[in-house]
Amino acid sequence: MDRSRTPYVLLGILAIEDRKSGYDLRKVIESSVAHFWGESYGQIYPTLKRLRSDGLIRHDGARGKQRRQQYSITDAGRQYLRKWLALPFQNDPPRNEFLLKLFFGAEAPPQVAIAHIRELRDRNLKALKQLEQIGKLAPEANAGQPGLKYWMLTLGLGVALTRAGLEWAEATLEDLENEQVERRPE
Amino acid sequence: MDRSRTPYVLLGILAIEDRKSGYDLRKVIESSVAHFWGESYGQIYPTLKRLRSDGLIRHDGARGKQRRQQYSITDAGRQYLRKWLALPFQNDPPRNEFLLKLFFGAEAPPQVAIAHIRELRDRNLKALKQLEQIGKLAPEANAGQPGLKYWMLTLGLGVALTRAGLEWAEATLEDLENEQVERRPE
DNA sequence: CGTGGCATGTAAACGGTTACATGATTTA
DNA sequence: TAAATCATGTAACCGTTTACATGCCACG
Repeated sequence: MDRSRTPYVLLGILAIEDRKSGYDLRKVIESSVAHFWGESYGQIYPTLKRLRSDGLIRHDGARGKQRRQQYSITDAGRQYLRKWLALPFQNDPPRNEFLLKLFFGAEAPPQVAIAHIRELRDRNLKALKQLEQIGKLAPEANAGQPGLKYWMLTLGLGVALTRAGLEWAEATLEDLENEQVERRPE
Repeated sequence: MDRSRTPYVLLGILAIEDRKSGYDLRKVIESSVAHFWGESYGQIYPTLKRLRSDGLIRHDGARGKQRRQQYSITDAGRQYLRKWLALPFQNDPPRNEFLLKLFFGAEAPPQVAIAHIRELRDRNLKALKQLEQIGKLAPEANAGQPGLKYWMLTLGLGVALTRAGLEWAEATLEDLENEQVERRPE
Protein backbone atom coordinates (compact mmCIF):
# COMPACT_ATOMS: atom_id res chain seq x y z
CA MET A 1 0.00 0.00 0.00
CA ASP A 2 2.65 2.43 -1.06
CA ARG A 3 1.62 3.99 -4.31
CA SER A 4 -2.11 3.83 -3.80
CA ARG A 5 -3.76 7.21 -3.80
CA THR A 6 -6.86 6.05 -2.01
CA PRO A 7 -5.56 7.44 1.31
CA TYR A 8 -5.16 10.90 -0.22
CA VAL A 9 -8.62 10.90 -1.74
CA LEU A 10 -10.17 10.04 1.59
CA LEU A 11 -8.04 12.56 3.45
CA GLY A 12 -8.83 15.18 0.85
CA ILE A 13 -12.54 14.77 1.30
CA LEU A 14 -12.30 14.69 5.07
CA ALA A 15 -10.25 17.88 4.85
CA ILE A 16 -13.22 19.53 3.18
CA GLU A 17 -15.85 18.14 5.50
CA ASP A 18 -15.44 16.17 8.70
CA ARG A 19 -17.36 13.32 10.23
CA LYS A 20 -17.85 11.05 7.27
CA SER A 21 -18.27 7.29 7.11
CA GLY A 22 -16.94 4.92 4.47
CA TYR A 23 -20.37 4.93 2.92
CA ASP A 24 -20.47 8.73 2.96
CA LEU A 25 -17.05 8.98 1.37
CA ARG A 26 -18.10 6.71 -1.46
CA LYS A 27 -21.15 8.88 -2.11
CA VAL A 28 -19.10 12.07 -2.08
CA ILE A 29 -16.62 10.57 -4.52
CA GLU A 30 -19.42 9.52 -6.86
CA SER A 31 -20.91 12.98 -6.83
CA SER A 32 -17.73 15.02 -7.11
CA VAL A 33 -14.52 13.52 -8.49
CA ALA A 34 -16.11 10.55 -10.23
CA HIS A 35 -15.33 12.00 -13.65
CA PHE A 36 -11.62 11.62 -13.06
CA TRP A 37 -11.29 9.32 -10.05
CA GLY A 38 -13.05 6.35 -8.51
CA GLU A 39 -12.81 4.23 -5.40
CA SER A 40 -14.56 1.02 -4.39
CA TYR A 41 -15.61 -0.11 -0.94
CA GLY A 42 -12.96 -2.79 -1.16
CA GLN A 43 -10.41 0.00 -1.09
CA ILE A 44 -12.18 2.45 1.16
CA TYR A 45 -12.83 0.38 4.26
CA PRO A 46 -9.38 -1.17 4.64
CA THR A 47 -7.79 2.21 3.93
CA LEU A 48 -9.87 3.87 6.64
CA LYS A 49 -8.64 1.27 9.07
CA ARG A 50 -5.06 1.90 8.14
CA LEU A 51 -5.38 5.69 8.18
CA ARG A 52 -6.80 5.44 11.66
CA SER A 53 -4.08 3.22 12.99
CA ASP A 54 -1.56 5.60 11.46
CA GLY A 55 -3.14 8.50 13.28
CA LEU A 56 -4.07 10.36 10.11
CA ILE A 57 -7.77 10.22 10.85
CA ARG A 58 -9.67 9.76 14.07
CA HIS A 59 -12.82 7.82 14.83
CA ASP A 60 -15.60 9.93 16.34
CA GLY A 61 -17.96 7.07 17.13
CA ALA A 62 -21.23 6.20 15.46
CA ARG A 63 -23.86 8.77 14.58
CA GLY A 64 -27.13 8.46 16.51
CA LYS A 65 -28.31 4.94 17.00
CA GLN A 66 -27.11 3.92 13.59
CA ARG A 67 -24.05 1.88 12.92
CA ARG A 68 -22.72 4.50 10.57
CA GLN A 69 -19.21 5.39 11.67
CA GLN A 70 -17.74 8.86 11.68
CA TYR A 71 -14.17 9.75 10.85
CA SER A 72 -12.39 13.07 10.91
CA ILE A 73 -8.99 14.17 9.71
CA THR A 74 -6.25 14.85 12.25
CA ASP A 75 -3.52 17.48 12.10
CA ALA A 76 -1.08 14.77 11.09
CA GLY A 77 -3.48 13.77 8.35
CA ARG A 78 -3.68 17.32 7.02
CA GLN A 79 0.08 17.53 6.99
CA TYR A 80 0.33 14.20 5.19
CA LEU A 81 -2.16 15.38 2.59
CA ARG A 82 -0.40 18.69 2.01
CA LYS A 83 2.91 16.98 1.54
CA TRP A 84 1.43 14.80 -1.16
CA LEU A 85 -0.31 17.73 -2.83
CA ALA A 86 3.00 19.53 -3.27
CA LEU A 87 4.60 16.53 -5.00
CA PRO A 88 4.62 16.48 -8.83
CA PHE A 89 1.56 14.73 -10.25
CA GLN A 90 2.08 11.55 -12.19
CA ASN A 91 0.57 10.73 -15.54
CA ASP A 92 -1.33 7.54 -14.90
CA PRO A 93 -0.83 4.68 -17.36
CA PRO A 94 -2.76 5.61 -20.49
CA ARG A 95 -5.76 3.39 -21.19
CA ASN A 96 -8.17 4.53 -23.84
CA GLU A 97 -10.00 1.69 -25.46
CA PHE A 98 -11.76 3.97 -27.91
CA LEU A 99 -8.46 5.16 -29.36
CA LEU A 100 -7.17 1.60 -29.40
CA LYS A 101 -10.12 0.38 -31.45
CA LEU A 102 -9.91 3.39 -33.72
CA PHE A 103 -6.22 2.74 -34.29
CA PHE A 104 -6.98 -0.79 -35.47
CA GLY A 105 -9.99 0.41 -37.44
CA ALA A 106 -8.69 -0.78 -40.79
CA GLU A 107 -9.11 -4.36 -39.67
CA ALA A 108 -12.91 -4.01 -39.62
CA PRO A 109 -15.57 -2.59 -41.94
CA PRO A 110 -15.77 1.24 -41.90
CA GLN A 111 -19.16 1.26 -40.18
CA VAL A 112 -17.52 -0.21 -37.09
CA ALA A 113 -15.29 2.81 -36.55
CA ILE A 114 -18.11 5.17 -37.46
CA ALA A 115 -20.36 3.56 -34.87
CA HIS A 116 -17.67 3.98 -32.23
CA ILE A 117 -17.21 7.63 -33.10
CA ARG A 118 -20.96 8.19 -32.87
CA GLU A 119 -20.94 6.56 -29.49
CA LEU A 120 -18.06 8.77 -28.41
CA ARG A 121 -19.96 11.83 -29.58
CA ASP A 122 -23.04 10.76 -27.63
CA ARG A 123 -21.12 10.03 -24.46
CA ASN A 124 -19.26 13.32 -24.64
CA LEU A 125 -22.42 15.26 -25.31
CA LYS A 126 -24.08 13.69 -22.32
CA ALA A 127 -21.05 14.33 -20.13
CA LEU A 128 -20.82 17.91 -21.33
CA LYS A 129 -24.42 18.63 -20.43
CA GLN A 130 -23.83 17.11 -17.02
CA LEU A 131 -20.70 19.16 -16.41
CA GLU A 132 -22.36 22.36 -17.56
CA GLN A 133 -25.27 21.68 -15.25
CA ILE A 134 -22.85 21.25 -12.36
CA GLY A 135 -21.15 24.46 -13.40
CA LYS A 136 -24.44 26.32 -13.12
CA LEU A 137 -25.46 24.97 -9.74
CA ALA A 138 -22.12 24.63 -7.98
CA PRO A 139 -21.42 28.29 -7.21
CA GLU A 140 -24.65 28.78 -5.26
CA ALA A 141 -24.69 25.33 -3.74
CA ASN A 142 -21.15 25.81 -2.42
CA ALA A 143 -21.11 29.54 -1.74
CA GLY A 144 -18.45 30.44 0.78
CA GLN A 145 -16.60 27.12 0.51
CA PRO A 146 -12.87 27.77 0.22
CA GLY A 147 -12.52 24.91 -2.25
CA LEU A 148 -15.07 26.30 -4.70
CA LYS A 149 -12.48 28.09 -6.79
CA TYR A 150 -10.54 24.89 -7.35
CA TRP A 151 -13.63 22.84 -8.00
CA MET A 152 -14.58 25.25 -10.73
CA LEU A 153 -11.11 25.04 -12.24
CA THR A 154 -11.35 21.26 -12.24
CA LEU A 155 -14.71 21.49 -13.88
CA GLY A 156 -13.35 23.92 -16.43
CA LEU A 157 -10.72 21.50 -17.66
CA GLY A 158 -13.30 18.74 -17.76
CA VAL A 159 -15.54 20.88 -19.92
CA ALA A 160 -12.67 21.88 -22.21
CA LEU A 161 -11.57 18.29 -22.79
CA THR A 162 -15.07 16.96 -23.23
CA ARG A 163 -15.94 19.70 -25.67
CA ALA A 164 -12.76 19.08 -27.65
CA GLY A 165 -13.61 15.39 -27.90
CA LEU A 166 -17.16 16.20 -28.92
CA GLU A 167 -16.09 18.62 -31.62
CA TRP A 168 -13.55 16.17 -32.97
CA ALA A 169 -16.21 13.48 -33.14
CA GLU A 170 -18.69 15.72 -34.93
CA ALA A 171 -16.18 16.96 -37.48
CA THR A 172 -14.79 13.49 -38.07
CA LEU A 173 -18.23 11.97 -38.52
CA GLU A 174 -19.07 14.56 -41.12
CA ASP A 175 -15.89 13.78 -43.02
CA LEU A 176 -16.43 10.04 -42.88
CA GLU A 177 -20.08 10.23 -43.87
CA ASN A 178 -19.30 12.42 -46.84
CA GLU A 179 -16.68 9.92 -47.85
CA GLN A 180 -19.12 7.05 -47.62
CA VAL A 181 -21.60 8.91 -49.81
CA GLU A 182 -19.00 9.76 -52.43
CA ARG A 183 -18.01 6.13 -52.74
CA ARG A 184 -21.59 5.02 -53.27
CA PRO A 185 -23.17 7.74 -55.39
CA GLU A 186 -26.78 6.58 -55.18
CA MET B 1 -7.27 -13.43 -18.34
CA ASP B 2 -10.72 -12.50 -19.45
CA ARG B 3 -10.98 -8.75 -19.61
CA SER B 4 -7.38 -8.05 -20.42
CA ARG B 5 -6.94 -6.28 -23.69
CA THR B 6 -3.33 -7.27 -24.13
CA PRO B 7 -4.30 -10.08 -26.52
CA TYR B 8 -6.11 -7.62 -28.78
CA VAL B 9 -3.25 -5.17 -28.84
CA LEU B 10 -0.84 -7.88 -29.89
CA LEU B 11 -3.24 -9.28 -32.46
CA GLY B 12 -3.92 -5.80 -33.76
CA ILE B 13 -0.25 -5.14 -34.38
CA LEU B 14 0.32 -8.55 -35.93
CA ALA B 15 -2.66 -7.86 -38.18
CA ILE B 16 -0.80 -4.82 -39.50
CA GLU B 17 2.55 -6.50 -39.85
CA ASP B 18 3.49 -10.14 -39.48
CA ARG B 19 6.52 -11.90 -38.07
CA LYS B 20 7.09 -9.99 -34.90
CA SER B 21 8.67 -11.10 -31.63
CA GLY B 22 7.68 -10.07 -28.11
CA TYR B 23 10.51 -7.61 -28.17
CA ASP B 24 9.37 -6.21 -31.51
CA LEU B 25 5.81 -5.87 -30.30
CA ARG B 26 6.93 -3.87 -27.32
CA LYS B 27 8.89 -1.53 -29.53
CA VAL B 28 5.98 -1.06 -31.91
CA ILE B 29 3.66 -0.27 -29.00
CA GLU B 30 6.10 2.30 -27.64
CA SER B 31 6.35 4.01 -30.98
CA SER B 32 2.69 3.98 -31.97
CA VAL B 33 -0.05 3.59 -29.38
CA ALA B 34 2.02 4.56 -26.35
CA HIS B 35 0.13 7.81 -25.92
CA PHE B 36 -3.05 5.95 -25.08
CA TRP B 37 -1.97 2.39 -24.35
CA GLY B 38 0.94 0.52 -22.81
CA GLU B 39 2.06 -3.05 -22.28
CA SER B 40 4.94 -4.53 -20.31
CA TYR B 41 6.98 -7.62 -21.06
CA GLY B 42 5.39 -9.24 -18.07
CA GLN B 43 2.13 -9.12 -19.98
CA ILE B 44 3.40 -9.62 -23.50
CA TYR B 45 5.33 -12.88 -23.21
CA PRO B 46 2.74 -14.89 -21.30
CA THR B 47 0.02 -13.55 -23.59
CA LEU B 48 1.95 -14.64 -26.69
CA LYS B 49 2.16 -18.12 -25.22
CA ARG B 50 -1.54 -18.23 -24.62
CA LEU B 51 -2.46 -16.79 -28.00
CA ARG B 52 -0.36 -19.43 -29.62
CA SER B 53 -1.86 -22.31 -27.70
CA ASP B 54 -5.29 -20.92 -28.58
CA GLY B 55 -4.39 -20.92 -32.25
CA LEU B 56 -4.81 -17.17 -32.66
CA ILE B 57 -1.19 -16.68 -33.62
CA ARG B 58 1.37 -19.05 -35.05
CA HIS B 59 5.07 -19.40 -34.36
CA ASP B 60 7.25 -19.04 -37.43
CA GLY B 61 10.53 -20.00 -35.78
CA ALA B 62 13.49 -17.81 -34.98
CA ARG B 63 14.90 -15.29 -37.40
CA GLY B 64 18.39 -16.02 -38.72
CA LYS B 65 20.80 -17.27 -36.15
CA GLN B 66 19.26 -15.04 -33.52
CA ARG B 67 17.02 -16.23 -30.78
CA ARG B 68 14.42 -13.66 -31.71
CA GLN B 69 11.13 -15.44 -32.21
CA GLN B 70 8.62 -14.66 -34.93
CA TYR B 71 4.87 -14.78 -34.57
CA SER B 72 2.15 -14.20 -37.11
CA ILE B 73 -1.60 -13.84 -36.82
CA THR B 74 -3.82 -16.72 -37.98
CA ASP B 75 -7.23 -16.51 -39.62
CA ALA B 76 -8.79 -17.41 -36.31
CA GLY B 77 -6.81 -14.60 -34.74
CA ARG B 78 -8.08 -12.09 -37.28
CA GLN B 79 -11.62 -13.19 -36.66
CA TYR B 80 -11.13 -12.91 -32.91
CA LEU B 81 -9.76 -9.41 -33.31
CA ARG B 82 -12.59 -8.27 -35.58
CA LYS B 83 -15.19 -9.57 -33.18
CA TRP B 84 -13.67 -7.50 -30.39
CA LEU B 85 -13.36 -4.41 -32.58
CA ALA B 86 -17.10 -4.45 -33.25
CA LEU B 87 -17.95 -4.55 -29.54
CA PRO B 88 -18.74 -1.24 -27.80
CA PHE B 89 -15.66 0.33 -26.29
CA GLN B 90 -15.50 0.75 -22.55
CA ASN B 91 -14.54 3.85 -20.67
CA ASP B 92 -11.62 2.75 -18.59
CA PRO B 93 -11.65 3.69 -14.91
CA PRO B 94 -10.81 7.39 -14.74
CA ARG B 95 -7.47 8.15 -13.13
CA ASN B 96 -6.18 11.67 -13.44
CA GLU B 97 -3.91 12.66 -10.61
CA PHE B 98 -3.56 16.19 -11.88
CA LEU B 99 -7.28 16.81 -11.59
CA LEU B 100 -7.31 15.14 -8.21
CA LYS B 101 -4.63 17.44 -6.84
CA LEU B 102 -6.28 20.44 -8.42
CA PHE B 103 -9.59 19.50 -6.85
CA PHE B 104 -7.99 19.50 -3.39
CA GLY B 105 -6.01 22.63 -4.20
CA ALA B 106 -7.53 24.72 -1.41
CA GLU B 107 -5.74 22.56 1.14
CA ALA B 108 -2.34 23.88 0.02
CA PRO B 109 -0.84 27.30 -0.74
CA PRO B 110 -1.90 28.72 -4.13
CA GLN B 111 1.59 28.32 -5.62
CA VAL B 112 1.20 24.56 -5.37
CA ALA B 113 -1.74 24.47 -7.77
CA ILE B 114 -0.07 27.03 -10.01
CA ALA B 115 3.05 24.92 -10.23
CA HIS B 116 0.99 21.88 -11.20
CA ILE B 117 -0.81 23.83 -13.91
CA ARG B 118 2.52 25.06 -15.27
CA GLU B 119 3.75 21.50 -15.34
CA LEU B 120 0.60 20.41 -17.14
CA ARG B 121 1.10 23.17 -19.69
CA ASP B 122 4.69 22.09 -20.27
CA ARG B 123 3.83 18.42 -20.63
CA ASN B 124 1.00 19.17 -23.03
CA LEU B 125 3.13 21.50 -25.08
CA LYS B 126 5.80 18.85 -25.38
CA ALA B 127 3.26 16.19 -26.28
CA LEU B 128 1.62 18.47 -28.81
CA LYS B 129 4.88 19.12 -30.59
CA GLN B 130 5.56 15.39 -30.66
CA LEU B 131 2.14 14.59 -32.06
CA GLU B 132 2.39 17.29 -34.68
CA GLN B 133 5.77 15.98 -35.72
CA ILE B 134 4.29 12.52 -36.13
CA GLY B 135 1.46 14.04 -38.12
CA LYS B 136 3.93 15.54 -40.53
CA LEU B 137 6.03 12.42 -41.06
CA ALA B 138 3.42 9.69 -40.86
CA PRO B 139 1.74 10.11 -44.26
CA GLU B 140 4.96 9.64 -46.20
CA ALA B 141 6.45 7.06 -43.88
CA ASN B 142 3.30 4.94 -44.15
CA ALA B 143 2.18 5.70 -47.67
CA GLY B 144 -0.03 2.95 -49.03
CA GLN B 145 -0.71 1.39 -45.65
CA PRO B 146 -4.42 0.65 -45.29
CA GLY B 147 -4.32 1.66 -41.64
CA LEU B 148 -2.95 5.12 -42.30
CA LYS B 149 -6.36 6.78 -42.40
CA TYR B 150 -7.23 5.46 -38.95
CA TRP B 151 -3.82 6.28 -37.52
CA MET B 152 -4.32 9.86 -38.60
CA LEU B 153 -7.75 9.96 -37.04
CA THR B 154 -6.31 8.67 -33.79
CA LEU B 155 -3.61 11.27 -33.98
CA GLY B 156 -6.20 13.95 -34.68
CA LEU B 157 -8.08 13.28 -31.47
CA GLY B 158 -4.84 13.20 -29.55
CA VAL B 159 -3.93 16.59 -30.94
CA ALA B 160 -7.36 18.02 -30.20
CA LEU B 161 -7.33 16.86 -26.59
CA THR B 162 -3.76 17.90 -25.96
CA ARG B 163 -4.37 21.32 -27.45
CA ALA B 164 -7.51 21.78 -25.37
CA GLY B 165 -5.58 20.94 -22.23
CA LEU B 166 -2.78 23.27 -23.22
CA GLU B 167 -5.11 26.17 -23.91
CA TRP B 168 -6.94 25.61 -20.67
CA ALA B 169 -3.64 25.67 -18.80
CA GLU B 170 -2.46 28.86 -20.46
CA ALA B 171 -5.72 30.71 -19.90
CA THR B 172 -5.99 29.52 -16.31
CA LEU B 173 -2.43 30.46 -15.52
CA GLU B 174 -3.03 33.96 -16.78
CA ASP B 175 -6.10 34.30 -14.59
CA LEU B 176 -4.36 32.99 -11.51
CA GLU B 177 -1.25 35.08 -11.98
CA ASN B 178 -3.32 38.25 -12.41
CA GLU B 179 -5.14 37.34 -9.24
CA GLN B 180 -1.90 36.88 -7.35
CA VAL B 181 -0.69 40.29 -8.49
CA GLU B 182 -3.91 42.03 -7.54
CA ARG B 183 -3.73 40.64 -4.04
CA ARG B 184 -0.17 41.87 -3.54
CA PRO B 185 -0.04 45.24 -5.28
CA GLU B 186 3.70 45.86 -4.97
C1' DC C 1 -43.45 -9.55 10.61
C1' DG C 2 -41.18 -9.29 6.35
C1' DT C 3 -38.82 -6.96 2.91
C1' DG C 4 -35.78 -3.81 0.93
C1' DG C 5 -32.32 -0.65 1.34
C1' DC C 6 -28.49 1.00 4.48
C1' DA C 7 -23.86 0.14 5.97
C1' DT C 8 -19.71 -2.34 6.95
C1' DG C 9 -16.62 -5.45 5.84
C1' DT C 10 -13.70 -9.32 3.63
C1' DA C 11 -11.80 -13.07 0.49
C1' DA C 12 -10.66 -14.19 -3.87
C1' DA C 13 -9.50 -13.17 -8.26
C1' DC C 14 -7.56 -10.27 -11.69
C1' DG C 15 -4.73 -7.37 -14.53
C1' DG C 16 -0.62 -5.31 -14.42
C1' DT C 17 4.17 -3.69 -13.13
C1' DT C 18 8.60 -4.47 -11.29
C1' DA C 19 12.60 -6.75 -10.42
C1' DC C 20 15.32 -10.21 -11.38
C1' DA C 21 17.62 -14.11 -13.86
C1' DT C 22 19.66 -15.84 -17.88
C1' DG C 23 21.88 -16.39 -22.09
C1' DA C 24 22.95 -14.67 -26.75
C1' DT C 25 24.81 -11.32 -29.74
C1' DT C 26 27.18 -7.23 -30.98
C1' DT C 27 30.67 -3.81 -30.41
C1' DA C 28 34.93 -1.89 -28.61
C1' DT D 1 38.01 -10.74 -24.33
C1' DA D 2 35.19 -7.39 -21.90
C1' DA D 3 31.27 -4.58 -21.82
C1' DA D 4 26.98 -3.35 -23.52
C1' DT D 5 22.77 -4.35 -25.22
C1' DC D 6 19.46 -7.61 -27.23
C1' DA D 7 15.90 -10.81 -26.08
C1' DT D 8 13.14 -13.98 -23.45
C1' DG D 9 11.09 -15.22 -19.55
C1' DT D 10 9.24 -15.59 -14.66
C1' DA D 11 8.11 -14.80 -9.64
C1' DA D 12 6.64 -11.72 -6.46
C1' DC D 13 4.13 -8.07 -5.41
C1' DC D 14 0.60 -4.41 -5.78
C1' DG D 15 -3.62 -1.96 -6.30
C1' DT D 16 -8.16 -2.71 -7.43
C1' DT D 17 -12.62 -4.80 -8.47
C1' DT D 18 -16.02 -8.17 -7.67
C1' DA D 19 -18.77 -11.04 -5.19
C1' DC D 20 -20.31 -12.32 -1.19
C1' DA D 21 -21.58 -12.30 3.86
C1' DT D 22 -23.65 -10.05 7.57
C1' DG D 23 -26.48 -7.38 10.45
C1' DC D 24 -29.18 -3.13 11.09
C1' DC D 25 -33.00 -0.25 10.42
C1' DA D 26 -37.18 1.86 8.37
C1' DC D 27 -41.43 1.10 6.43
C1' DG D 28 -45.47 -1.37 4.57
